[in-house]
Amino acid sequence: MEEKSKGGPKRGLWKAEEDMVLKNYVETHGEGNWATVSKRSGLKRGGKSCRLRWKNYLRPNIKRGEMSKEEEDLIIRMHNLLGNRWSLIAGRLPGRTDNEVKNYWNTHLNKKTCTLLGKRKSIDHSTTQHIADHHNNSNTIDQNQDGPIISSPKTTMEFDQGSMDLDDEKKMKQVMQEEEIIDGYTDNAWMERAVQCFNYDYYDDYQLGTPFMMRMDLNSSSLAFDEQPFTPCLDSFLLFDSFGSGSDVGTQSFLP
DNA sequence: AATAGAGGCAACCGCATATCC
DNA sequence: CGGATATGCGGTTGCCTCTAT
Repeated sequence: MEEKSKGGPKRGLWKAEEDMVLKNYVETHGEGNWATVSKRSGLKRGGKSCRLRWKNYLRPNIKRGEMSKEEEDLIIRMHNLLGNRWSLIAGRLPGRTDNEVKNYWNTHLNKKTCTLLGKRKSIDHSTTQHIADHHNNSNTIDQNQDGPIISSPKTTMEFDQGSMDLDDEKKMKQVMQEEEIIDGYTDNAWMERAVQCFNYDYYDDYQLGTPFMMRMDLNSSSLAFDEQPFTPCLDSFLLFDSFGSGSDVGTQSFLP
């Protein structure tokens, strides 16, 4: 990176002194107002550059060094679900930045997953679309003694009563009623709609070639998930229940 | 030892979105 | 409400380092 600073802001790699100035400045004045940071701190950098440097390298709790196996695994799964939504993926990895995740993907994982996938490089929604087309039904929601059941053209899903409270149930009902018809049934929209009420995340698994759900522990900085595959129903379907303690708490069953 | 090529990664760019006035 | 400005995000670039020849 050359430093073509003639008149404009300085560019290129950051020096230790610049880092120190920026760090001191932000610690004193707080984040934000990046456009004025250069003037007020004496740095000859643009606001964007300052923001990026702080965000990716200087702010507290940045984790450097090699990705753990768990982190790598999560990146792969999240990428399969979200695509190149690096900031979202990084949000699940404490101390990691979107830039780092992106670079790691591009340099390490992209090749790896391509190798694993062989021909199947992207999510194949054709199967679910086919099923949706075939059934062409709307979603329904019902209640039995064990808990509510959400029925879709693809699946019937039972939620154990113990796994959610009344608020969750209300919320789910409301959402599902509002979304009586999901647009075109593409991209597993129904499933995403359902799981969002329960703090589940929904993934396509690049290795199995199947979607699955994962319970995310939002309060934990760890990568807490516990994959216990249920019997797949429909060739493209597989759900994981992943309650950290007591994986038998939630039950899902599936009907074609 | 010198050089070329590949890989890794920090930083930049442009666009989208959010916020302010 | 609309324009201006700030911030966030993902794609891309290009420098640096490592490795093979």
